[in-house]
Amino acid sequence: MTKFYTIKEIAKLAEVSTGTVDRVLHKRGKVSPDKADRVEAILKKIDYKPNQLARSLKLNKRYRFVILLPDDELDEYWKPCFAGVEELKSNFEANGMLVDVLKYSPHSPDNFVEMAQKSMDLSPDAVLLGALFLKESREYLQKLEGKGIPFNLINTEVEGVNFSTFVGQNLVQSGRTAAHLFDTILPQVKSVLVLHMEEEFENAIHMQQKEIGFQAYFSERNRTTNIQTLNIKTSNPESIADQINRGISDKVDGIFVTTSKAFLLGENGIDLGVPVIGYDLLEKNIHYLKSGKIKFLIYQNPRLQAFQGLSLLSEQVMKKTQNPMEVFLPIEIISSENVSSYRS
Amino acid sequence: MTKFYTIKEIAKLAEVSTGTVDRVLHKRGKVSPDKADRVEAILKKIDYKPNQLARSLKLNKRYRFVILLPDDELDEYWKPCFAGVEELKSNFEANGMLVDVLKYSPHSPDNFVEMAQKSMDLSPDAVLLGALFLKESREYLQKLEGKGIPFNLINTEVEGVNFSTFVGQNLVQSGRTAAHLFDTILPQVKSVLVLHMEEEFENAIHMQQKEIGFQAYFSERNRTTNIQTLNIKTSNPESIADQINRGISDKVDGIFVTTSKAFLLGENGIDLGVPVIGYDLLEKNIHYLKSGKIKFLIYQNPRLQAFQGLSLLSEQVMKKTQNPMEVFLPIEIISSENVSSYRS
DNA sequence: TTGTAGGCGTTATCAT
DNA sequence: ATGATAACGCCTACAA
Repeated sequence: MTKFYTIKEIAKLAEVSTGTVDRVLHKRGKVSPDKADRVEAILKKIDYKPNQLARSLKLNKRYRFVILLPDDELDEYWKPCFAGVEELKSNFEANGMLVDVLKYSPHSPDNFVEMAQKSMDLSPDAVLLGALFLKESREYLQKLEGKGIPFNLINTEVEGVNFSTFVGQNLVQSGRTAAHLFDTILPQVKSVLVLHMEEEFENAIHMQQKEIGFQAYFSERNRTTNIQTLNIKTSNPESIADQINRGISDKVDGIFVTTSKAFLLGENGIDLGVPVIGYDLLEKNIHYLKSGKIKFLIYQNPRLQAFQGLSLLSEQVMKKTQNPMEVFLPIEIISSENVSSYRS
Repeated sequence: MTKFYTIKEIAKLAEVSTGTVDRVLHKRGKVSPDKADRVEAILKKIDYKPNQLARSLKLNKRYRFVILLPDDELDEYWKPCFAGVEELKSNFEANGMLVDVLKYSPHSPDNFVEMAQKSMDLSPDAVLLGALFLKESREYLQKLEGKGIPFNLINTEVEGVNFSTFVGQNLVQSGRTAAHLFDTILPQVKSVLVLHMEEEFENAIHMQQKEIGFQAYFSERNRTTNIQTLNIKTSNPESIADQINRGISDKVDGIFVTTSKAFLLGENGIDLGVPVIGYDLLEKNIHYLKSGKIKFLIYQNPRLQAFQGLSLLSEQVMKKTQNPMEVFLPIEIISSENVSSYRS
């Protein structure tokens, strides 16, 4: 039955005024040693904890958080992120914080720069960023850093910026996970095809890291597994089927698609009759997962990324503990049977 | 640049007093129609949201949440739950709420009753319960219900109580997921062994639901899969190996352990050379997962259960929205390669 | 029906 | 160096 002491009560106990107690609490000085001691003693004894409500009410500082993410209308992948943000938003606002959500076109660096500027205009206390364009993002983040505005990155790390916190997946490890899945579902893994399928290869680093993990899994086991790698540019006028047929030299036992574009195989009628493992719970991917064309999807849980990213950010801002770190989220394995338990 | 209006400002805008605004806000009546309209109009226009800080400060109600869970020292499974609670606790306390964590022995209904009583003595505003003993839990919950104290159940549902919210897994679906995994990793599934291994069978309903899903998966596909079921009481003096050998009549292609006790197979040197699928990230399970004796574990994410359960509970209490519901968490598939990404 | 004033616990200014 | 006091925004008892 914890009793909550107030400053007034402490003042009475110590036979001083509330002002003096306050000065002791905040180490503002200007208080005689004997009174200071009296107050300190009481504080220690009762383990005083200030009433945060009254505190924030008085200070009346409204922290403003700006969320800057790619438009989910233009890239479905980001939709759950906004869900995660919304989930926290009302809670934040109930505690007197402001949350502004900004979207930029995933196809236009210019638009990103524009929205980044807009975010600066809001003079935020903290920023949550889902970066796509590395150069432009870096410039933006350095500007934030210059102003001492803390930020968190989700989904994609940006090299060359300090004091950032990252929330996302360990991509190398997710590549290993895919490799192990093939190793488990196939009687023998003689030859696998790694498919990097993307509109543009700006974000190639993602795919590379996944491939590194994938390769490492087999090489650590001294397997003679033949791993063919193929870059498919989906914006290429040559049909995807042609690109693949031209590209593969060998019969393959499985296909590892390192992007969220695994559904393109099914959509283009490409069926080598071997298991496919891909990424992300896009509608179309889920469709082919259920029909069996895709065996497993690895889920990067964008919703959780946003949720965690924002939670962490608020902690950093409130406690002024600028402790940069990396938070790696679970690598979630999705099959046709557990997919329903993952709400987007 | 959202502007935050105060009651005072609204009063000025509507040319009434703050008292009148308050009466409109809380629908206390005793306000003339024309003034009411003026105020309502403004409220709607500016989308007024009361400052929760000031509100709770004035009301000075400290909501007390009691968490009642099995002792994690005695059952490792619950450890992550406490982690989930701790994660939220400081946040809650910063907002003027109280969180009391109570533990009971998972082996003693009497101790549960005792701790349940203790929880009542704290006169909580809401309770988060991880139930084990159904009869005793039901009695406790009915007592809470009688007092109008809202509660949430995590992990285990308790039949016969109303207005509860449940956060946990869809066990039937998790059984289906296990079935599908076997179907994916085995060239053909002729015969599987379903192993219910537990100290006591008080919580048998868990295992049954998992088995139902498991069976359904195969029967829906008109498979002739032979599914043998075996109840192994680990507290039985007869060795587990003996119980199994005596129990199985057929060669099996896989073993589905419906409890968190899959590690007992490895620990007792039982290796039929077929894939094993079990539940929960206990240390020992992880050990055998990494060594390959266990192929997959299904994770019930106790940490998330507690976290979600407590979050929901606070929402219900704060908003007085008693909306009972079931929240089903993801059925997480864990392999030796993605296990490291799941922090306990 | 309407308005006023006091106070929740903390902070910070202003006299003393 | 110290203490009194006025806010922060909301609620409510009481006065008008």
